[in-house]
Amino acid sequence: MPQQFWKPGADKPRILEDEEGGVVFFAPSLSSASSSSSRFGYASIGSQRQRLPVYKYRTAILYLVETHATTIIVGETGSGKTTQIPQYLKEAGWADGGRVIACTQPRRLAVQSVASRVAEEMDVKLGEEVGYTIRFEDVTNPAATMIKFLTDGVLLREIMDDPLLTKYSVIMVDEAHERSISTDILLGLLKKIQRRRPELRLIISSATIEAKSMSDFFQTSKKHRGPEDHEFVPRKVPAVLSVEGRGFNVQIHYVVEPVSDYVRATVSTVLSIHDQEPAGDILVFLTGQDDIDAAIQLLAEEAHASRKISSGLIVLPLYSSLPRAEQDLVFSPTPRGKRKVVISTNIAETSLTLEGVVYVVDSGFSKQQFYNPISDIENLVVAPISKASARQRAGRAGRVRPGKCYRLYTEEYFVNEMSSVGIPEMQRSKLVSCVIQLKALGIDNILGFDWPASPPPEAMIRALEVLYSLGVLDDDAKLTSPVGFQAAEIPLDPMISKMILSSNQLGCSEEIITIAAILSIQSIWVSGKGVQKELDEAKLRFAAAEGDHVTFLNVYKGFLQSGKSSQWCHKNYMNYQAMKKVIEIREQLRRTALRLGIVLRSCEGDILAVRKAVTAGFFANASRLEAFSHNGMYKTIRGSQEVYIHPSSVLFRVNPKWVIYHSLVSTDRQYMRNVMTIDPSWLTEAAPHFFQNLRRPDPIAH
DNA sequence: GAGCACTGC
Repeated sequence: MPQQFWKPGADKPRILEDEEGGVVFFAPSLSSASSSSSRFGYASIGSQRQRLPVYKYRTAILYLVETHATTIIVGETGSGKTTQIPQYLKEAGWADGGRVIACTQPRRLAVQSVASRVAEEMDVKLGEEVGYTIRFEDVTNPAATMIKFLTDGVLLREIMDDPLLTKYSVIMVDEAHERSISTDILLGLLKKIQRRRPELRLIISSATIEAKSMSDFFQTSKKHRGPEDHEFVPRKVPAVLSVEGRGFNVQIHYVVEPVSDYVRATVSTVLSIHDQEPAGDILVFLTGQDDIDAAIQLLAEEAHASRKISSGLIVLPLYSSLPRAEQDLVFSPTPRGKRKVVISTNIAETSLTLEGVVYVVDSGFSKQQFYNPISDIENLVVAPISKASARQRAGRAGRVRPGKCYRLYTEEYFVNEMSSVGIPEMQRSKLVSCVIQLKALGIDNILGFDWPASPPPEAMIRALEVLYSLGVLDDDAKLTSPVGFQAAEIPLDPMISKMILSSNQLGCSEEIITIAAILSIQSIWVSGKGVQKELDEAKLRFAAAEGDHVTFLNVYKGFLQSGKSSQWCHKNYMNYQAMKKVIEIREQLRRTALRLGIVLRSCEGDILAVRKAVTAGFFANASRLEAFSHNGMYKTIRGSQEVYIHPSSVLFRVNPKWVIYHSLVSTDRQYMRNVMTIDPSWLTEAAPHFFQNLRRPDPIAH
């Protein structure tokens, strides 16, 4: 039976139906919220909790959650919704009887910090009543945990073991407006689960007002509206509640004329803020390392010419591949009389929060990934941001006091041309991992799945083809046994999973999980700008004639022999943080492999076995050097695309006749990253059907 | 002889 926290007759909240009839709005009543608080256990803790904007909606939220299957909460940052709503639910009894309240986040750091904050507010030990689960860490106690924070990816994995998520009474999906692939899959699955579990309550929390489309998605068909008035059946029409934030006012400034060079415009805006505005740090949003370095260079030139600038400005770059020590500089307090200027990528939009920022300069652009399912190529391109991103960026100026945001685009452009929300990641990505996950969850009709945003059918079909060629799906597009089910268990790209599974028979699983771990992070080397020659020399110390994959094995061996030393990494131009991540992922893969019955075995230097295992996963990425090519041009076997070995590969300029690659990066040319030599006979050995079906006659003649 | 927005399992 649902909780009875609200007594009819006492402070009944007011409900406003909107014109379209579907959406319910709430007008908060301050007196009802404060008078009811003493009924619950934790009210004494805090005036601090009661000062949060979300507090006056406490009664309203609990009422809506009780009476509606889905409640959509639109709240700006600082409203307190993430930390408070799970506590309200617990206080109202939603965690009674061994049930659990879940709250998902897109990022691990957010999960950890929100969980420890809530544990502190409730005065309990983290990992008991309040716990969290992220990829490498499970800080929960199944016998005691009532409120559990987790990444949406982890909750997706939990659905594999418990398809109806039976232990949860309420699931709150936070930051749903970000529309990451895992959030979207999760929303689609939760809608299905809800049909089987009418008592399950969902809270979808989003920062943007695009609640209508989310509401439409969760609205089940109208013909079921009959029993809604019944006391204990939740309404199927989602409720929508809007909670204001607690940020300070941010004044928006637009340029009068469109700018042609946003790096130069950035620099002159920073200089005029420094010249005319009172103290306060500046946060600049540019697109990537190149832009950021260029802007810093220009500012350094200006500083050279002006004493005021050189003595007053501290200019710092910020992007994810920046070494940790340099990243940490942006968090150091600004000395008196100085002004900090942080020039950042999108990392400062959501992932990192800088205190003390009063001015934001927004270029209006960011780098975004796009996927073309026809050519099967992923592209990273500079693209205009959405209004939602622009608002998020501006909000970064109003955390400590009223601020200003300088947009390097016109108001006319913002109002009339900028799209309101970005394209969901689902619609601009490869879907191979997504499709295998849905298959593992028993979703047979992938093309008919009810998504919050449908991906292009071509991308789905492409993913199905890849999975079929890997032997993960059979002719009926069902997971094969055991390979398909095992591959779905491994939390990596299915091509890597297949490589790991094949290493079992080939007796080289120890080596292959090392390669898998290294391939699944961005790069193990330090960023090469300025130290290119030294980096190339360092690479040569580990280089293997067979290519990058075998080189990785040499690197990993060296790292272990050094005792996992950070100095050793530094000396060899290797990224220590990246190597620590490799160790972590490798350990997870080792445990997963053992669970799947893979025997962990080293091939003791039999590199042939390693290369065959890599080929078993990546045969579809084979390419051949064009005869008479003098510039290293290759053609892919599958699509006859013109490709080149990336200059970062140890095989650059070596140009062996047959190679397979891990991925393509596309700039002015298509470059193959992480390349390994093969014998073409291994291709037909690994995937006979795949190569027979190619249209090109006799593609792999010697 | 070139480039890596950001997450996540």
